[in-house]
Amino acid sequence: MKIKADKGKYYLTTAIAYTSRKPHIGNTYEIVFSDAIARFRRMEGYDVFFCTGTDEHGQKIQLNAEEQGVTPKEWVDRVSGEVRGIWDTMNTSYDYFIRTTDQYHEDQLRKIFKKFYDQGDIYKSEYEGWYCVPCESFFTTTQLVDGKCPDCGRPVEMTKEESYFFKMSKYQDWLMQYIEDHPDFITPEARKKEMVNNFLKPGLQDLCVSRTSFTWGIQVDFDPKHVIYVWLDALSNYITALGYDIDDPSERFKKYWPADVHIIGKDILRFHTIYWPIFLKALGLPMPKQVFGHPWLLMNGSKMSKSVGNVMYADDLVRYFGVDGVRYYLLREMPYANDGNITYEDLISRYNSDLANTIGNLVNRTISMNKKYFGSVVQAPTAGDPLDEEVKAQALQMVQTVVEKMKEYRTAEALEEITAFARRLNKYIDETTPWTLGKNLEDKATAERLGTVLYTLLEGIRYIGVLLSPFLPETGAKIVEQLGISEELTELDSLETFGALPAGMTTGEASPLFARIDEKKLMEQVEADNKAEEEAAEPEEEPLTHKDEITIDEFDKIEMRVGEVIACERIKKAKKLLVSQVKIGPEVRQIVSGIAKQYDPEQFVGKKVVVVTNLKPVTLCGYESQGMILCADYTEDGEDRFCIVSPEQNIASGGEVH
RNA sequence: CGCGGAGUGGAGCAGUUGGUAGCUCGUCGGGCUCAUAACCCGAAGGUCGAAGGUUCAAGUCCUUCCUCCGCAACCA
Repeated sequence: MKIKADKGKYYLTTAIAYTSRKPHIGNTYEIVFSDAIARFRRMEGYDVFFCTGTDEHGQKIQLNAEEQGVTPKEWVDRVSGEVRGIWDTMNTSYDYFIRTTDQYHEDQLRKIFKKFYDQGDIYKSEYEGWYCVPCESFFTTTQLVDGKCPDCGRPVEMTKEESYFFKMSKYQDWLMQYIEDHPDFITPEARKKEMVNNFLKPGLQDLCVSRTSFTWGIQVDFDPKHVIYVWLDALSNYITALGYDIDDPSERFKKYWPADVHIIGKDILRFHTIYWPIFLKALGLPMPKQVFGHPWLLMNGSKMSKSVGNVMYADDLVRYFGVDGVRYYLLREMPYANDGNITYEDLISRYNSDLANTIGNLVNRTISMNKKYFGSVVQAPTAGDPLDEEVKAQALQMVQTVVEKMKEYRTAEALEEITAFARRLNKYIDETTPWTLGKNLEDKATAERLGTVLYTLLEGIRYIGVLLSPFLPETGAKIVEQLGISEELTELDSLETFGALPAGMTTGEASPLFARIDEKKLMEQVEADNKAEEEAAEPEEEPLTHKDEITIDEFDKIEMRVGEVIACERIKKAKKLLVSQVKIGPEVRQIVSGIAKQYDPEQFVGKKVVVVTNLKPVTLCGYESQGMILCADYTEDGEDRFCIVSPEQNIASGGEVH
């Protein structure tokens, strides 16, 4: 049946979703995008294995669970279920859904960790473990600069925690070479440069791959105080999902590994293109063929976040636009490399113009005409009209182009190709004016011509239906149903020749594929729903997190005084830093502050500020900072902002604050 | 001077190796009636971020500058 079958295996994965909260539409983009690719590859005849899942360990999850008064396991069961629910709502065809709390995964991880340890890639660092608290990073003595953190220049502590480290540096040269030898390994190109220039060239630091500060993770069996670092845990899902086992890998693993593509967000490219290849190398496994870092979906130009209140969820959108409406938007509107922007306006506009007007209406009017003029019986076409030949050629060209575009995961351009062809068919209808032909059906030649026109349209629609189905499975199925065609006519192979649609068959009932959306009405609906939701959520203001309690004596150790900024300038090398001269009574101190984003040096001069005056001086970007200016954080228009803290009255500098 | 990307008609985007600036949406005018107030045709609208330069010819190459964005750094 499938001439093009036997193309070999194709393993693709999404990143596994972190179960700290319900995924929004931006997170959902990835699974829909991957699904379109998976379905397309299957249609092309690949033996596809499509894997997704949830990442369920880590401190954040432990904390979330504690706040909600449930066990971590209860928490992740709930969120993982939600994730899977959304994936299913979006009609995604994953073959396997892995959870990092799966017993199999955990068992394998312990074996992997042990193997790394045994072969010397992981070492335990007990004595030379310098920890920089703010950077949350460990360093060896040789890495320190003047005994301070090489990253920030601050003092480091000799940590009492012992930790396991992975010798990243050992594989650095190999990885550089590998990336150079495999130019397609990291896509898009711009992302590759970021990785190489920012991480590889400066040199890799050994990575701390265990934690003792929390317990919700995979325990290291030979050292139970330790829990395996979440990224080592999470990344390994790509092999454990296939049944990887160091001693005895499954048949499935042998068949599908290495992955053909890991589809991930650009924000986690670093883990997938640096750490993951190195872990694999250490395991002696082949590299994934490609890591594709997709851009982000922004909402009204900024990153979606709950506190900003610009979050869209897939299930809400599906209520308004249907599954395929949402899928279409995601696949059609996201640019290839830049971030995309999602708005209701665009969503409605795309839906109405492309889906309802162009494609939906085309199918509807064609099926209707075939019923009206020929009682739904498909007529045998006659050859020879150049107009028909043109349409035919364009149909065949479309198939080629769509296949080409999908090789590079360019779903937007593939879909554009399909809608362009639908527009061509709409034009064809105007060019051939079937309603005029229909008035003169007693004439044999006219009837034949009309039969041919409708045949060309129906066959063209079949092309659209088949090609559309990986992107919009429901719509593809509806088109197939309305055409009334058999299974084999839905195969990609059946698009090799224009004219596979058998004459004499009967088309189905016409029914609108997409109901047009009234923008005004929908927006009112959205607003009403949002309001209702806000009201319901109102009492649930995010609880504050508090630091550990301290005594008055401890607080008293901090000396704070009122100061006046008498001079201030930017630090060229740093984007956020201002260096100020602050008069505190008789003293003048130099203080560096990360406030350049919101305060200009000129306007900062003259301000009364509160300064922590007994903080140990440090050097930032070459400037010594002899204190800290107090600031208060807040959020406005979705932006995180802050302002300096000032005394309520314009008092002289030097006064102590307590 | 850390690395990289982007600035094209109202909006969103294409523009390979330099040779008359295109597409979708929107707007305006017209046509048609099979169809979901849909569909088809036409028009208006851009000195292609700015300034120089190379060239017979530059959105497309070079230089400088401006603005946005991502990564890194950084917030005492």
